[in-house]
This record gives sequence, structure tokens and C-alpha cells, in this order.
Amino acid sequence: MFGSEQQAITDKINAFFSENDIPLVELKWTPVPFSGEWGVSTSFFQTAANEARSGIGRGPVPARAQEIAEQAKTWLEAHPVIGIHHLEAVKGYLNLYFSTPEYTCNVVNTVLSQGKDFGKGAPQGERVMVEFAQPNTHHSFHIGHYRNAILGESLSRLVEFAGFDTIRASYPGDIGLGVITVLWIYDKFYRGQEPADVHERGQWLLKLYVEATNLLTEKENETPQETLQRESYDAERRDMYRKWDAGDPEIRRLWEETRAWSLEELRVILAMLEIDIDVWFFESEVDEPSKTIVTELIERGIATDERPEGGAVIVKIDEKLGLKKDKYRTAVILRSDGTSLYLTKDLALAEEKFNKYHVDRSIYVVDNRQSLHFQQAFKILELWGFEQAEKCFHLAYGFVSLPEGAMSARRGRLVLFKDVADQAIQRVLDFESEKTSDLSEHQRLETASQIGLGAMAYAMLSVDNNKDIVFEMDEALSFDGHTGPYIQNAHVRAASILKKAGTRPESAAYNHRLDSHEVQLIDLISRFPDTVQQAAQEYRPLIMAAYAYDLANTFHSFYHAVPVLKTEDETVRQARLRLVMAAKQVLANALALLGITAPEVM
RNA sequence: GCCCCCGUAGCUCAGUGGAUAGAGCGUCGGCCUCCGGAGCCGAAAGCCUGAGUUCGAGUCUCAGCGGGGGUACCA
Repeated sequence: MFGSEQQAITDKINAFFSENDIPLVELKWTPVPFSGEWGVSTSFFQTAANEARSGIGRGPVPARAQEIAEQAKTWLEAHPVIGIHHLEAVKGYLNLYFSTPEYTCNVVNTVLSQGKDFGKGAPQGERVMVEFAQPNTHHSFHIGHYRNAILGESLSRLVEFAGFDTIRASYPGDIGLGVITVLWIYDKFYRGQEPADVHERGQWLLKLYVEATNLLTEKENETPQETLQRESYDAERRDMYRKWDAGDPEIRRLWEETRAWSLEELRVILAMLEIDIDVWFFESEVDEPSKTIVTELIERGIATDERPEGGAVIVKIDEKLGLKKDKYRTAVILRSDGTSLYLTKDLALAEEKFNKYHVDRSIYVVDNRQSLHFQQAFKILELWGFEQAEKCFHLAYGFVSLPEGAMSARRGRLVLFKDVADQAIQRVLDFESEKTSDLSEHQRLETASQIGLGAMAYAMLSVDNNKDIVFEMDEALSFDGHTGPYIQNAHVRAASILKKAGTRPESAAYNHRLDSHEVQLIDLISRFPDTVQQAAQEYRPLIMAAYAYDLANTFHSFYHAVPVLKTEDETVRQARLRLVMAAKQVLANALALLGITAPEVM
């Protein structure tokens, strides 16, 4: 926030030390960790350690660091810097405390004039593609898909806000044995029986899949008739896959019809989550181009064609890289029957992303069980001479399981997103706050939806992506403590104060003695832009989730400790009102980056 | 076997190599004549083990132990 001021101070300190022949390492500024006062801090341990190493030896490192800090303090006090109220040298650190009236005014004015753009980064000059929200078709959207979707969307909003040109891409698996399995049972037993409702129909397809899988899976004490029956079903399914591959018009029509149901459900859910996908890649569409790549890889000697010996087309990655241990292993890039695999298609897709969309960074939001797959894909791209391979990044996240174990459609152990969302919204409505009783039915429902979905989103985003999540309904839909609604509530309280205040002051001075709660609030607000950059650069929505909670927590404390409307001094009252306005704005901005709406009432 | 991820409070999780390791849930104790109690204030309780690097390690390296995932024609 205060880049230029900070740079001026850094320059001054550097000048002083170079005059005195003390080689200073680059200064890094961090917020002073102890609350109550507002400022930045830097330490001199590294400089002292470097001295000791180079043999100058001026005593133990901590003592020497403190000595340097004191020198810097003395010198800066003799050559005052505008905006710095006072300094201290303690335990090897130099702490600079801001003149709060000027800076507070500056921060609040900046927030309020920039509004929802406060914190937005300057254009980075790079294009990022985020691939996410990609369930297979002919299945229903479950809570694991939801983690993927909300993680990808939050990440997209973060990189976009941080200044990257951002493309959201989805790559649904619309073909494969699972899809054909559903197609087979639908065709055989259920034609025309599909429900009309988009969600019911999606969930119905899932039931069909479970039933079909049961019919097609070998059981322990099968009678000979059962075995025959099962084998005949399986033959029908295989035949159907062949027909699909050959472009049989009837099978293709059936496929397109059922596929459309799934995609329609997906679009409805994405709309609910306010996710707007820019580019759709379908697995069925990258099938053909991927085979061309295989041919090229064989010609270039990267892939080995073992088909003449009845094998597949493979890439011995470790061998090609000269590695001794099994790390990337051997990857199959084409089946022995000449059909393509997931890996084959991802190679083709990567090429298209770079050549057609000219992306500078390509992020894949896919669960961590596919880590090896992406490592293989990126290495093959590298062997292929594709220089952008190093710009590919697999954002792996832990999978979502249930208290009773892994989710499994076949065992009927699945938590669907829609069911959780419905329940979340119902719980909010049951809460029945008297504050929303004067809202229209439509508004009440809309608010309930914002809060229910906010709770769900926050439950997913407040855990680091590499961690597995055991989904427990009561925990995910809690509204107390470290949750989305807690943050939304801070926003609502700010809104409530402003509504009661009536007027919104155009300006304010901060000449009163600031309460430590006010200082803490302004400190956090001023850190928002840096937090945006950090979260985006590290591809970690968690950082923004943690920030949003901190800000809400600080606001709640402020709210209890510091009177705003009841302040008698009109100048102070206006100053605090402006601070509340700024806090409300930043809470809303932070929540937006998490894909969470900030309501005015709840 | 090999590769990847994880191990922090009773439980679930935070913690850019730096000052006093922080939250939530749960437990215990306070706070509604006061801007919204989905809230606030307080208490008890913690870095898997062992080496190493470093002025300084929860954080980096190696080994061990424990848990999860992956490991040639699924996605």
C-alpha cells in the first residue's frame, strides 16, 4: 500500500550503511506483529551473520543485529521521514510506526474511491488458463466435484483480480466406458422413462449407472445362467462402444441426448455457483487429434510402438530422461487396439491451449490422485520439445471422502452437491432471523441461498488444497465460528450501522486518538492488495480465506469495543463511519474472491 | 519395492527461515437497560522421533516411525 514511502526509507537506510561500509542485505519489510500500533518492521540478522562469516566478527549475531538496528534508528531520527511517527530498535529489529492520521485517511479514501476495484492488481501481461469444473457426463454432480469447482472458480477470480488475463476452461469427460455403460442400460431398459426435472434426471442417470454396474460385475456365487446373462450384457455394451466409435447414427443420437441432460444439469449448477466457463473442451472432441501426436512421437523416437508384438504405444519416460529410479515410469499413450487414452488426449489438449489460446500459464485443477498422470504428461511434452511444458501446473487437491469411507456411486455412498445445497438453504431458513422477516419471500430465499452456499464454499476453501477433506454435513453447514456466515455477518453488521447512520460522510479526519481496534482494522484493510497478489501467485485461495476471516474477526471485535453511532464527537463519529464503510467494502471484495456473496441483511 | 502428499491443542485446521506457534469445535468461566448474540472477553491444552544445515528450524535436508494416494493399455 505504501510502496513509495517504504522505498524512500529503504533507500535512506541503504545510503547510510554504504557510507559506513556495512554491506547490508536486501531489506524485507513485514507488518509489526504486535497489535496496538501500526507499522512495518525489518531485521538485521542476515547482515550481522554475513559480517561474522566474512571474518569481521563484531560479536554474537543477535547483539550485532541489535547494534545495527540502533544505528539505523539513530540515523533515521536525525533525518526524519515524512509519515513515520516514531521508531524503535528491539531484538535486532527496526520497527517504524506510521503517523496514523495521514495513513488512515489515505487508506480509507483509497478504499472508498476504488470500491469493488480496491485491491485489484495492475495488468500482469500474462494469460492464464484455469481448467476446472469437469465432472464426467452421465453422472450427477457430487460434493467432490463441488470442491473442484469452487477451488477453480476462486482461483480464477484471484488471478483475474491480481491482473492476469484469465480464461476459465472446462473439460468434461463425455465419453468412455462409464458413459457407454449408462447408455447401454438406458437403451435396454429405460428408454423414455427419464424424469423431466433437470436435477432429478441427472440423479436418475446416476442410479442407472449403479444398476448397470451391478448387472455387469461378476458376483461370487453366480449360477451358470447368471454368468451367461452377465456376459451377454457385457457383449452388448462392448458392441455399443464399437458402434459409437464407428459413428453409428442411432448410438450417436442416443449419446447426444443423454449427454445433453448431464450438461444441462452441470450448467444449472454452475449458474447457481456463478461460474462462467469461457471455453469448453470435450473429451470426445480431442480424440482424433490426439492420435496424430502419437504418430509424431513414434517418428521422433520418443515413443516406442510395441503394437507389432501385440503391445501398446508407450513412452519410457525415466529411460529417456536417464533416471535410475522409477519416478515417471512408463506411460501408455495408445492402447494396443489403437484407441486413445486420457493421457493421449491431455497431450493434444495442452498443444491446443498453447497454440490456439496462447496461454502463458496453464493450470489444471484436478485431484491429487492424478499427480503421476500430470507429471507424465508434462514430461512427455518436454521430451517432445514443447517449451511451454514448464508453464503447466497441476493444482492438486485432496479428495473428499465421507466419514464412512470413500465415496462410491456403486455402493450408493455418495453425497450430491444439490442435496447439500438444499439442506444448507433449509437450515438457514429454519434459523429464522427476525431481521429478515420484513423481506419478501423471494429476497428471503435469495439471502438464505447466499448464506447456505457461503457456508459450503468457505468450508471447502478454508482447508489447504493438498489436504483431504472428510465431509461431514454438520461441520460443513455450521454457521458459527470459523465459517462463511461469520464473515458475512460482519458485513451485515457494517451494513446495519450504515443504514442506521443515514448519511455517509464524504470525508473525515483521523485526528482523534485511535483505539487499538481501529488501528488493527486499518492495518488489515491496508494489507488486502498484497494478500490478493500472494494468493494469486501461490495459486492458493486459502490465503484469501484466512484473510477474510481475520478481517471479519477484527471487525467483530471493533464492533463490540468501539462505539460508532453513539460517539458524541461528530468528527470522530464521521471518521469511524468512514472506517466502517471501508471495512464493509473490503469484506465484500475478499468474499467475492472466494465466490461468496456478501448480503446486506441476514 | 519405488514415487508423491500428509503428521502442530482432546477433535478439525492455520502458520512468506525470524520477535510471545494462532483459530474454530469441544470443555470451563464471564458479557444482552448499550450500533444485530450467526457475536464479544477470558482460562486450560500443542510442533511424531532422531540427526544435519543455519546467527536462528513448526518451516529447509536426510533417516526412521505413523497415515493416505499412486505405480503400463481406467479417468
